[in-house]
Amino acid sequence: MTPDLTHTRDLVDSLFRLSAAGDWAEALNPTQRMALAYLARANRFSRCPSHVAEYMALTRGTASQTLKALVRKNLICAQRSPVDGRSISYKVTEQGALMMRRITVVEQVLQTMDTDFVRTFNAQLEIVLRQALLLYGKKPFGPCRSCQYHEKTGSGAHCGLLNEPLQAGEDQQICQEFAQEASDIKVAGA
Amino acid sequence: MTPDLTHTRDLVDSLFRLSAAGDWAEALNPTQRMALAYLARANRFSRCPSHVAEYMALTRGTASQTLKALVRKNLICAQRSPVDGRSISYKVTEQGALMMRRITVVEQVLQTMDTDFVRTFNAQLEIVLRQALLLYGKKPFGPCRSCQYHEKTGSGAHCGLLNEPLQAGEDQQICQEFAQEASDIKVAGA
DNA sequence: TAAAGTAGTATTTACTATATACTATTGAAA
DNA sequence: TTTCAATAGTATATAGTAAATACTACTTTA
Repeated sequence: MTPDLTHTRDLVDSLFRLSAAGDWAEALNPTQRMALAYLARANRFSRCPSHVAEYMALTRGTASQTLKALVRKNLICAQRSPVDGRSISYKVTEQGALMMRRITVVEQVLQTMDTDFVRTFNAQLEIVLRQALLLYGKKPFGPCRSCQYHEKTGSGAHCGLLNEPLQAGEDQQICQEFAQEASDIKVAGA
Repeated sequence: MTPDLTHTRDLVDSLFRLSAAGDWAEALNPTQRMALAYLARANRFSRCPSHVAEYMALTRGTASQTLKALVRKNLICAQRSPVDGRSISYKVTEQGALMMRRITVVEQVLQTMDTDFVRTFNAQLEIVLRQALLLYGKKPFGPCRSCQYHEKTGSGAHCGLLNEPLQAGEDQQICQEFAQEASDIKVAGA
């Protein structure tokens, strides 16, 4: 019997909706929460409205409005770029960081489950998402550490693309410039 | 290394958002699409606003508004219940059924993937969702066929809960009364 | 230095989403 | 059998997402 693809799609939707319904309990809605979570995990090269838009598959306009809502709630603050006069970068405030500590529905559910199960589930989601991004010509965002431009130096690390030294801990953050060599990508179903 | 639960949550979100972004291409938004998809797959006992609300983790008010939007677009039509004067049931029109034929992002991605992979992915999603519903005290919706009240008769099938004979094909539809005996439920990670 | 491109935003329109308050109907208990 | 609580659906107010469009300001490149 071939699996029912529509049913799988329904499951993804349901899981997200349940998660979204749980988010409303906080002072954030699901979109705001995800934008804030992204900013909290993105590195200093990846916190502009256009990066949020691309990560969340939104238009720049919508991302801009959502970020303004977060600013009004004092969860993030804007910083103009000293290099590029057009660019704005958002930084998570202490209040915002505090809000991100709260455990959400999906995390709560996964906590009750077997570690091996979660690991497998995670790997599967990653494969499906990567395939989806590929199919739709979207840019994958990933951790600095596993990027092809990440270079280990004597004292720390270095970004070979932006030609910038990396500060401690930055290698774990999400980078909008993330790139992987084709040979490093695991094939689905293998 | 224990898995990063937040990352798993991000993956679920990302997958949904990508899927949602694809939906906008149609004349529907993601919420409308999911409501329509539900109605297209629900049996005749399960097509009221309150069922849509419960399935989608919405308030009744929101579900009501979304259904009205679908009626305006001629994708569903309302039918008052002859039994209960308060109740309204929505039926998918031909135009609505036609729209549901269109393949969506997640389905398109899964089509490119290994059958075994999809089957496993599906099973894992089901386990996580069931656990989530359990944890939040929400009702699981499921196919009539695998419900504990489903009874095979000589000629066809029968619902032991509503005490109604089932028509051909109805056993594959989603029922809001769906219930499973505790012993039938697979335990996560087992 | 002019033209093309990029980054961000304001605005309009449509609609989701909650909360609250309401109507109509049903069911159960006094 | 009446009353009263519960249920089903909806209207409304408020906040904010989302796309589309059109715009400003700045940057790159030709």
